[in-house]
Amino acid sequence: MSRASDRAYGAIRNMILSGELPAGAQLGEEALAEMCGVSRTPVREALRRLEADMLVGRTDTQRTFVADWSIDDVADAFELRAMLEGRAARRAAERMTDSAMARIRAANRALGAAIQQPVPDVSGFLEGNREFHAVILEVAGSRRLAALLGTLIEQPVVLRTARQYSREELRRSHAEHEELTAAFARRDGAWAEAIMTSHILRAYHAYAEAHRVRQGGELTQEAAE
Amino acid sequence: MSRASDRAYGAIRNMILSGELPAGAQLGEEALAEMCGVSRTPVREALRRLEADMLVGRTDTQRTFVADWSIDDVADAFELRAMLEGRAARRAAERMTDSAMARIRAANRALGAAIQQPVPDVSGFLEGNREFHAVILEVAGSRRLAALLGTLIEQPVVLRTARQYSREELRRSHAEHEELTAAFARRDGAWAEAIMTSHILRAYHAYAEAHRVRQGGELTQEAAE
DNA sequence: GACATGGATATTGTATACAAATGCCATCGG
DNA sequence: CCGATGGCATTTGTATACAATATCCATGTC
Repeated sequence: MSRASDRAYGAIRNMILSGELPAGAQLGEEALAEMCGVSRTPVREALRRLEADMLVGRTDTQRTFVADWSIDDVADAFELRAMLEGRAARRAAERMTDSAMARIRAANRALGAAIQQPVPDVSGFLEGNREFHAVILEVAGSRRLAALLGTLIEQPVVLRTARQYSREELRRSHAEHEELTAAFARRDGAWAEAIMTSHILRAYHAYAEAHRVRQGGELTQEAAE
Repeated sequence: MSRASDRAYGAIRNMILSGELPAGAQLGEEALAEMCGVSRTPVREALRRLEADMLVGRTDTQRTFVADWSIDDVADAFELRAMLEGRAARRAAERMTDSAMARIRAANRALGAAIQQPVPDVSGFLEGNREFHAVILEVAGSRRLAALLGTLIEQPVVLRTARQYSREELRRSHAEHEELTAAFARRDGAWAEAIMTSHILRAYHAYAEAHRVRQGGELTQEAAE
């Protein structure tokens, strides 16, 4: 993260994810350059990367703005993620190694400990969850699958989902990971795929439900906490 | 394609796809800039896009080179494409409109005419094939699915596959499109998905077979004709 | 008053100069 | 002869100036 373009990428990304830059906001290169303390050149590069991530969009005349996510876009992203992570789980089960099993078990143990604190340790949960899914993706051994999923896993909506989880939902997540672990231990690809697909889709519906109740319509970029 | 960065992107891409720039070749920004008749700035932008397409790679120290595709990479790309195009076909079947049906039928009619020439009109085939798949992707109505597939459809390997098709294989492709059309006409998503997945995987095996026989091992970047 | 037109203003695109880093090679010491 | 080291050449990263283009607002015309 020492190159200026990386700093710009991270800074702009955080401003989008935190809602500091609201959906639809115009992203002037010069303004961003000043905010990040770099020149326009690395900012342009950062914007191109964010465009590939679909976090920013472009008008027909090359003006950049923060992408806004309709309900349908969110559903779309989750459905694709369910399919791709399902595939990753299948491949991972077929190629599972003992050392990866150990890492998966450790990640879910950490995740389980985090949610059993008196006050659930959400960032501990997120870290364990991240590691769990990362190991699966690594074992799946498909560079392309990893690349495609990369653009789907840390979207604004996905990041906020876990923070809205109730303790019960966190436990449910942990239990599903346990079941996935069992499928991996048995090298059962079909089972692993089915659980993973269901795991992601359940997260989607938990998110959708929470937002339907809260604001029943357009999604906004309110803060996560 | 009038902006310099677009010209650079297209030019470099063509050089890679044609094999003029062989796999593993170093891509110096200055050299490319001279070839394309532009400055380094648009070249850098083009290289970043090609990197996202996975047509070029990067060393740990930011040096760019033409990506080389192992047998496994090719299999990986085809498998993902089979899954994603299958999903697109399912969604398209569920959302099919009459006007899209007409376009799909027209595209396959054109494709059929092209392969029945005394000498098969390969570029006519490719154009009909492209339109056929493009309409399906459009009807599927998932921006993300379209974006993900965009990075998979015009890889070097995929482009060359059709040129190696025998007339029999071209007919087979046409027939599979006919069957897909029937599935769309009946709005049968599961059927459409199954045919499409099979359609892509058959193309993969046709390609793999041809190359196993020819050189049985590493893939090279020989010319397409 | 609505709409077209023109030019001022803002924004993006490209080229270039310079800074930082990487890689290469020759030289030196063992 | 092998390996380490230092410096030169090459390559990439960043800043900035300028060019091209789009946006916006004011003005004028119907």
